[in-house]
Amino acid sequence: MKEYRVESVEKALSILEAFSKEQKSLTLTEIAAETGLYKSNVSRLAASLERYGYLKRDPNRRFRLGPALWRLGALYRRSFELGESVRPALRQLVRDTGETASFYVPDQDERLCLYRENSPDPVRHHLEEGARLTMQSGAAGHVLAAFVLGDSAAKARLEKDGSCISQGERNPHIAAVAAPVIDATGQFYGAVSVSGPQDRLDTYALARAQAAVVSTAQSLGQSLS
Amino acid sequence: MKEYRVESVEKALSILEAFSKEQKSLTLTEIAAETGLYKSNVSRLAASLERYGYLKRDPNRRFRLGPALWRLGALYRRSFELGESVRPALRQLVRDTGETASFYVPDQDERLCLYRENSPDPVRHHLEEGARLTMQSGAAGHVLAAFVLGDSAAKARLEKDGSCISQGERNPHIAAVAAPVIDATGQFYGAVSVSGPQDRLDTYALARAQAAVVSTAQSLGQSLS
DNA sequence: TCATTAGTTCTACTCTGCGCAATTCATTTC
DNA sequence: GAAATGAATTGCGCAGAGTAGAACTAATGA
Repeated sequence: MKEYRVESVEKALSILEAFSKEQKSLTLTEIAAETGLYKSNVSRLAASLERYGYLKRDPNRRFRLGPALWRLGALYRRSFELGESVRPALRQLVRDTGETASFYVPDQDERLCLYRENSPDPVRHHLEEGARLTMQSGAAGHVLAAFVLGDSAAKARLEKDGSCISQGERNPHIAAVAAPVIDATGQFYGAVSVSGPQDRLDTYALARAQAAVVSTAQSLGQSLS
Repeated sequence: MKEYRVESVEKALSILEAFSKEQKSLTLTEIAAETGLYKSNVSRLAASLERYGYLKRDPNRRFRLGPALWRLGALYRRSFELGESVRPALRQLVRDTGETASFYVPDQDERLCLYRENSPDPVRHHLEEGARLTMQSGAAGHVLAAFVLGDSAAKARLEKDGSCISQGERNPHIAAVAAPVIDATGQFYGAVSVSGPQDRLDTYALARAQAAVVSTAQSLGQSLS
């Protein structure tokens, strides 16, 4: 089978990818530079994206992402049947542990924070929903790596105690513990994690949190199908 | 100038549009039927969308929207610099009026609920963020129509008292009042609205809410450069 | 005023993307 | 366990969509 793709579509999508937290609006030339496409080409592709509401141009002709993305994004999130139950489950975890609870899903070879309930504590691990992090580090990263990349070290860890932990991996002051959400058929959905400052989440607190995370992840998985 | 567009890109985007609240997952054939494209064509376009995380296929080969949409959607929402202030402003409106407060933006020729804070009251106007409604009706609809479609009746109304109201238009039991958010340069962003059951939001309560909505919308507009 | 940079429009050539048929794969039915 | 039904993938040749690149125009500002 010849590996199939539609070039112009991928070019168009790469235009969207050019936007980021740091670059919320871009000029035509910036997009061209970022994507390596010709300006004329970007212009035409962008016209179509704009037509469908994926891009919009503000008064000074700069490009921004468009509302269609938010609409479909919201739809995506709801298409997770677990959506309804994830948020309350995370809130319960926050209550139980006092730390921040998150739910991550794989996005390409990275991980995406789909839901997040922050700790009430002013000193906390703060991160926004929609943020994308690597799969190479962090407790949730390991869990995803086990399922998506087949990381065997992580797999072994999950086999052993149902969760992965990280202490100061991604960020030297953060500790976390994460467990996979899997339904009855073995289908993998994502990872639940609890994270907080390392000096508060010491070995003992981490163990307590671990139990909570594992049981939350399990019951989420069972609530599916 | 020849009206410019890239056909295959628009076809790809129309695949994404085929998904909806009711149709959160689709088979190849369903997509083909929905969009009017050939199955082979959909298959190739979808391959590229999938590659970039805009679609994914679950184990039984059905298509679903992908995580990239949520990521970019979240980015879009944050690219509104007012994002930070909208949510608290809406919450304050809920406290002041006891009813549900929302923020709508134009999305093509419709309106999109970008932020929503629900009334604490069990009997309330409930709607999800990401929902798309017509611009033809509802208080917020009128406000958007005034700016985007140039609806002159609505314009006159805004001229006169800075807001639009609706009583039982879109839904026979709902009343609402909405006002536009405009920055110092006259740039239009969207509409703030308060809505609730008509028997609670009587003429008097609506007038009170009106004042709150107008002033909230104004201060949001001013918080922008 | 001229220089610079950003964006748009035009055109000719190439190779992508398309329609459609044929094939494979998966289910269901008898 | 064949046969039949339906869904998805693959192959192929042609048309014309999409691209590169240049030329042109508009905006900025020294």
